[in-house]
Amino acid sequence: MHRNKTTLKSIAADLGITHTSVSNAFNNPAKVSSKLQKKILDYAKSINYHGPNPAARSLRTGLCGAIGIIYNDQLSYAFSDPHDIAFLRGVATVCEERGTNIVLIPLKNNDLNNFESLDAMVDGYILNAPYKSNPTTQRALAKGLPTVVVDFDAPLHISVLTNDASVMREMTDHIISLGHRKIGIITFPLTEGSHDLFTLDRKLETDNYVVNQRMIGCREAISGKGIKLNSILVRETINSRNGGAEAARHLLELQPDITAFICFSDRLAYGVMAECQRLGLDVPGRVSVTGFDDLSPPDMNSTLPALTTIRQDAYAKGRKAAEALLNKDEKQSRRINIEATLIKRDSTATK
Amino acid sequence: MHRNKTTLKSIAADLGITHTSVSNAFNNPAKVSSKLQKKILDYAKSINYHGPNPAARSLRTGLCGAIGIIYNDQLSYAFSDPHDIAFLRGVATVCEERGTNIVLIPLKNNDLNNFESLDAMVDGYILNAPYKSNPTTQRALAKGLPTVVVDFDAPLHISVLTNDASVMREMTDHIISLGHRKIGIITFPLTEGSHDLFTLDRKLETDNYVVNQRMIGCREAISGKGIKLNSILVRETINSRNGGAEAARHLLELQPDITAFICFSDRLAYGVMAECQRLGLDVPGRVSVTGFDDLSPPDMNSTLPALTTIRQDAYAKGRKAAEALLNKDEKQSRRINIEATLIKRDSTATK
DNA sequence: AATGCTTTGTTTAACGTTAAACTTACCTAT
DNA sequence: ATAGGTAAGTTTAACGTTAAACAAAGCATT
Repeated sequence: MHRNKTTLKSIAADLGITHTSVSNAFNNPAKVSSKLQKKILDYAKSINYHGPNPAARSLRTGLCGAIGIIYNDQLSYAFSDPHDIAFLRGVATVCEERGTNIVLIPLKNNDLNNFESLDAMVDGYILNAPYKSNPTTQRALAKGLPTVVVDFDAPLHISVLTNDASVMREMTDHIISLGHRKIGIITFPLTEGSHDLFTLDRKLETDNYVVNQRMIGCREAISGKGIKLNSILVRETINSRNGGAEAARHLLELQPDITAFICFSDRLAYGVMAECQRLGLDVPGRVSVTGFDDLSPPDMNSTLPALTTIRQDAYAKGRKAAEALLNKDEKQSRRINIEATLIKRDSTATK
Repeated sequence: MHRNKTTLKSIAADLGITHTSVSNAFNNPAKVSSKLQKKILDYAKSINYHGPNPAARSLRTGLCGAIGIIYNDQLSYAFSDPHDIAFLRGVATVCEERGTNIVLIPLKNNDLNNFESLDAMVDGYILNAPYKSNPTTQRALAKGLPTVVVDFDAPLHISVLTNDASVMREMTDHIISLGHRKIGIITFPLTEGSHDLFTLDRKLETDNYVVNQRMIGCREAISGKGIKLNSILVRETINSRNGGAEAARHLLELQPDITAFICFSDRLAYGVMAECQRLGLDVPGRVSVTGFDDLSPPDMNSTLPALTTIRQDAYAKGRKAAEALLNKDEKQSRRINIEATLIKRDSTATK
């Protein structure tokens, strides 16, 4: 007994051997006779030693067996979003297979000198954080650790993406083919915190890849069909049911003859449908509504029609992201595509 | 430039000062003139230094600004359980307020020498792991770090508990007051992996506190009502819809005149109701069913009756657990109670 | 003008581990 | 019998940081 703290060194001293052998007993059994290893491990267990100190090991090896997940939103918000949860489940499944820990890194507000943040002990990051110019996002990218980005265009990194543009074109084609001409688009913010109103012809400057791609899809479908881009209103709002409801109300005030709402998330769409219901506008009789994500309805007793939407496999996204991050070999930047598909249900109908 | 790696030391060398001052510029501004601090931070930023290495800091200070969450189940399973997710949201909310990272620690299978596991860098644990004798649980407790246990009786630690016994007594009273005498109880395993059949008089040896308490509640309510404890069948099964369905089928084979199922989770209850429906037994006309947790129905188009169940506030549990762990002052072991309440709905009726 | 306090910065040591280079002993093959 | 190889263990140094003790200078108080 030399100190009150048990370490490799103290064990070695107790046993009259060198601490390296103790280390090897844990990490490098081949370098120690099995007899000695047993002796060491038995003794370690008997004095309630729990294995080499992770911080010290990490300092020495530069590795720590954990990956960090970064969101733009509050963590508590992520855990109310079925999409984010499914994503996390995908990540967790892979990490479980490999014995990797997952570090959830909350956004820190007390970022006094721009340095406090983001000091997690991780070997790499998964950025599920769609706003490119977000400071935390930027800082994570700047760190230079292996990083996989999701729904985010970062040419120098591995990115997991969905065919947002093409599937949104398909969705818009579906709406147009049903005869709709007066269409309102409801999206979450193009840049963090923005909530503007504009028309589809506007040149977009957004740092949200997903919004950008979906907007492109809409535009491609609409242009050339005899519909003017500048007649299509686009409303930004926060990604929630209330946001959707409010946006729908606003758009209907401006253009009472709108017959279809294309929403960039199911949450928004459910808000829109609820608002239409409240206003006495039948869905899909009077107004068609579409979503994105394919989540379950928020309310178990919902009387809303089944939502026409786009399914994206968030679980698969999580899996792919984690696999890409943990597979040593694939260092190169590359794009991993997870196919999203249009699902026609009962919230859309002919005009 | 001394090495290719940027460290406090290399910055100090570049600036011709001592590395302690650089450290102080980040952690201890009072110990450095504001002029020098600015100089250091500016320089650090200019060469893309991201703050002191967390592993080294952690090694030196013994702290790391993160807490670990341990489940008995697979993580991926936790992320499909609304109860666990709400719990996690509660934990995350608190951690967000305090800037603490959350480490999700998967159960490791490759536990070769009983030492590999559980080497996360954390300052404390939240054990959301109800089986006391689970090896990972034991190991976490043995580590001696600050630990909060949930749904788990550990007199030496802070525990977050629900009034399982009393609320279950209330539920059973409710069932009996409706006239039911032939009752089947369906529970998840008393010990990890067990799946027995027994009667309510059996002396229980379980290492799952929650099951134990709920069983006590049932027994208290039943005894003295002229119902023999050894006439009440208890069936263990895995906590899933299928488990519930299978258990119900089994119990009905043994006792076709059962008129009420008391289930220890909503998952089980939904499975039971579905099975009854399949067997042509009306719920609640022919059979009453009760749950525990108050989750939404699994299926959006469910034709099942609204479940009589017990609501427990998993979010509050998470909050309380995290607060108790992070509040320095409250070192003492103590019990934190989160009240659960009986919610009568449509799945129970008079016999 | 001497005393003591504060501010600012420095030196030194230690946190617990693992990688690399080194020693010794033992075994095998010629 | 000797060289060469392997096995088992040891010594040394380093990972990047922070805490503590220390030194020097500046300032106010008497």
